[in-house]
Formats: sequence, C-alpha cells, structure tokens
Amino acid sequence: MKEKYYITTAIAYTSGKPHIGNTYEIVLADAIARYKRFQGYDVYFQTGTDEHGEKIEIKAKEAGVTPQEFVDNVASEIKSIWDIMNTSYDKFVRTTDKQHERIVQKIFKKMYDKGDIYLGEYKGLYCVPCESFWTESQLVDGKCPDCGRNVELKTEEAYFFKLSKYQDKLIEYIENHPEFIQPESRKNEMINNFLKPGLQDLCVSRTSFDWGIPVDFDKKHVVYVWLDALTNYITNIGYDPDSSSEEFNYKWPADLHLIGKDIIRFHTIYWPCFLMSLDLPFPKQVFGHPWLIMSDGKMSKSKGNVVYADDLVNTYGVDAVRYYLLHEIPFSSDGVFTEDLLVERINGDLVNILGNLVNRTIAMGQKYFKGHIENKNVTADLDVSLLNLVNLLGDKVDNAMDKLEIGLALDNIFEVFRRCNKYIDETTPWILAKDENQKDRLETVLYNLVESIRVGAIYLEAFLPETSERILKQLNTKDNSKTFKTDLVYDLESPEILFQRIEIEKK
RNA sequence: CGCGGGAUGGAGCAGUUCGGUAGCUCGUCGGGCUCAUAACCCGAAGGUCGUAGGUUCAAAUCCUUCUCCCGCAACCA
Repeated sequence: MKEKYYITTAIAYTSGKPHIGNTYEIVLADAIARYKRFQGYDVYFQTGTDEHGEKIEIKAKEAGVTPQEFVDNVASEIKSIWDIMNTSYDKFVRTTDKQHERIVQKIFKKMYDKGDIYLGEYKGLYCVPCESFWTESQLVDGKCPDCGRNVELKTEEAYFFKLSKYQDKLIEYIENHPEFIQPESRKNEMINNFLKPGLQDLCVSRTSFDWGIPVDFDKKHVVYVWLDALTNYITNIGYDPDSSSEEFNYKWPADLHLIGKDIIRFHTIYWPCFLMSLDLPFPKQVFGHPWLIMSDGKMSKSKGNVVYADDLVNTYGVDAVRYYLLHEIPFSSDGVFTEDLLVERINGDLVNILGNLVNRTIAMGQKYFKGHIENKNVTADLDVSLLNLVNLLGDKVDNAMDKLEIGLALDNIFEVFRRCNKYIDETTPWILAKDENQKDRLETVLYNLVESIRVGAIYLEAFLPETSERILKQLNTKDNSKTFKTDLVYDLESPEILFQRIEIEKK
C-alpha cells in the first residue's frame, strides 16, 4: 500500500490575473507533487481560489457585473494559467462551491456552540468615504492611506474567535516540532512577534458587506476571510463536523501547505487554532516560500513592472519558464526576475548543456550505428566516474527534495548532463569511429551516454515534464528505472532540437 | 537597545552544525576538439571571506564591537 501525500497551495485570491510571481507557487507545488508520485506516494494535490470579501464586491461593482460573474471569470483565468504551466493538480477548489459554503457554516456553528466563537464588537479606525477599516500602522500621517482624509473610531458588531484560548498549546507544539514552520527563521518571527506577546481574539464575521458565506444563525453576518479561506483544506476532502468521510480520515492531516511568506501567520497561528477547536491534527509542515521579485523590487501594477506567466510561456516555452522559476528562486530569500537572466538560463543550461548533449549523442548514434545501440561491455576505467555519478543521482535528488531545495535538485540532475559532455571529450567517439577495431568500444561509449541521459531524463520529469518526455521519446525507450542499466537495447529516433537558442537581438 | 535573517573573487550563490588546502555556476583571458544548436572540454587570472578586536598552534567557521542590507511587528488578501 502506497503512503499518501497531501499537498496544497494557498488558494489564490480572485481579485485579478496572477502575475509570474504568483504563479511560482503552483509550479513549485507541482514539482514537489510530481516528485512524490515518482517516489511512489499516493499524492493528492489541491489548489484553487479564494473568492469572497469586500474587495471582490467592490471590483465587481466597478466592472458592472455580479460578484459571482466576476469571480467566475477570474477563477477560470487563474485555472487556465495553472494549466498553461502544465501543473498536475488533482483538484481545483473554489470557496464559492456550495459544498464548501455549507461545511463552513457548520464549522462556524460548531465553534460557536463550543464557546470558541462569541459575539463582540469590532473597534477600528474607519474612513467613511472609503468605507474601510484601517489599523494604526496602516495610516499615513494619521489619515486614510487611500484618500488622505480623517478616520474615526467606529465599532461594528462582529463574531470573534478565541485565539487566546489555544496559544499556550500552540507555542508548545511549535517549539517541539521545528520542522512545522519552514524556513525556520519564520518560526522565530511567529513566536516573538505574535505568540509571546499574547494573541488577540480574531474577528471572524462582518456586517459591512454581503459577499461572503452567511452565518446561518445570524444572517446579517458573513464569515470573514480566514475561517472561510483556510478551511478549504478540509472542506474539500470530506470533512464534516458531524461525521467526516473515510476520504477525510485518509488524507488529513495534510503533509505540506505551500504558501507565500506573506501569509505564514495565518497558516501557522490561526489555522492550528481553528484545528484545535475542531479537535483535528495539524498539517505536518507549512513552507512559506520566498517571492520572485523584479530588479526594482516587488512586482506591482502601480510600478508597472508586472510580468505574466502566459506571455513568457508564449515566447520561451513552458519548460523554460518552469526551469527558471524552480532553479532561480532560493529556499529562503527572494529570487530576482529579469528577462536577461531567463535567456541566460535557457541558453546556458537548457540549450548548451542539455539540448546540445542530447542532440550530439543521438546524432552520433545515428551516424555510427544507424541508431541501434547495445552495450558491448568494452569498458574503460574512465567510465566508472560517469556511472557512479549517475547512480548517486537518486540519493542526491531525494535528499534535496526532502529539504524542499528544488534548485539544488535541478543542479544535481544537470551535473549528470555536464558530466556526459565531459565524457564525450574524454572518449572522443569521432576518433574511435575511424578505427574498425574500436567499433565495440565506440558502441559501449554511446550506450553509456544514452543510458546516462535516460536516467537524467527520468529524474527531470517532476521539473520539466514536457522535456523529459521528449528526450525519452527521442531515445525511444519505455524503461523508467532510476539507475543505470547495463542491458537495454536502444533504437534511437532521429535527433530533434529540444530548445532553440534565444538570440540576443530577439529580445 | 522590539524580534529575526544576511554581508564570501566582476555577478549570483555554497561552505559556518563538529575551527585545519576558500568551492560552484556565469562572465573575462588563453588553449584543445570538431560528434553537436559558433555548442562541448581543459587551463589561467581574479577573494584582507562587511568592520574592529579577542580565544587558539590554526578562524569564513567560535566570542565581542560597530556599519550596512533584508524580513516580521496582527485582523488587506
């Protein structure tokens, strides 16, 4: 029986089209999900959209459509970008799904009955013309950051969740489970900034707008933000406060919540407290990934430096963009995006190292043996270091992926391709080809190359699925073993360019 | 003194847990090769490892000072 692995992305807020930075998360999750499947796990990979809230209500009004029409449009746009990126999610969930709404209402009721949710008053600094609440720190010179006018203290009836009730248990859990929050530096932020000073109770309903899930026993309230959004991780796999499904018991707890570093607080404080209230176990790990930023800082519409994934894919191809995202963004600090760097990675790694290697190897196979390659076992000492490297690849990539070091995993795979290029120079097949007595040695050399490339391509699947498939198709093999085999027989297809060089003037 | 992370050849990074020849990718320069997408392979130059001090036979690595950069500091997702 395969072990299950439940991975999620955060659900994307449907306020507009996601840019390349927002797209990073789904690609990262996809690489992890694909790799886990490759390792034999029974993977369930969930993503989706967060569709309620005042901001959406306003945007819809501006666009002259109903909120539902608005989110339908944006959700399908988001889904299409996830598909363009060739991501292998198992389920795309939406917070406007009827099933989700019904269970959220039951969860709210259960927490209320238990005494974890109570009716209180939300006090905030309110800007009347903008109809918005602000916090002290958001104000600019004590005035509304949007319109610059004065704000007033306003109170609104609201339901609150008793975060304070659970904070001690949460601190204890986080201290005892260092792997829970990744990267670890984020753990300190949570403990020092929020948990140690003491948690304030969280506002979980609003009466000032309508676009949300109604509180069924108090209809003028809608469920506010996090209780609606975070619960998507359980409502879509069969959780029910009365009786959860077998599917739920199998899948929960999630193995990994992959989220942006900006919402770590909600996932490592609010979410565990909600789960304690429902007597459910915590997700095993929450990874707050860094961002892809532009050379002049964070991507934003006001800066006019926004880049979209679909545009890049149209120009450079899906695997080139995936490679860039997965390779260039470090584990714990932000990665920078420039088109020059993207082109450099494409030409340097995908074209020169990988594409050219596959091309020259297959071309030689065709030229010298009409594509038919067997292992003639005429070995030499210098073969050993290539074969060793290939056979160590699995451990290295497993290791890197366990630590969520995706860029390192890719480096390990490319190390094999680099080594293959070197092996060609070491063995000089074109010289062997001139000597009829060396024919079997030549075929052995080509076999070693083809087989090494095959293993590399097998490992590439999680990261560059399309490229992996194209390589294996050119090698014309169905064998998917993860180590160097000595007894395969190849009938190579004709060589085909994997990645086209990007000429500088083209950009 | 709010909390935390970081500063390593031209660029981007690894190495710091358990002190002992400073490593990788790109770039530059020189050479080799010609199977291949002017790709590939080899070699060289280039670093006071932010600053000042301390511990030690020995410090990028341990301790302390200072400087600079970044993240977080609660109901916006």
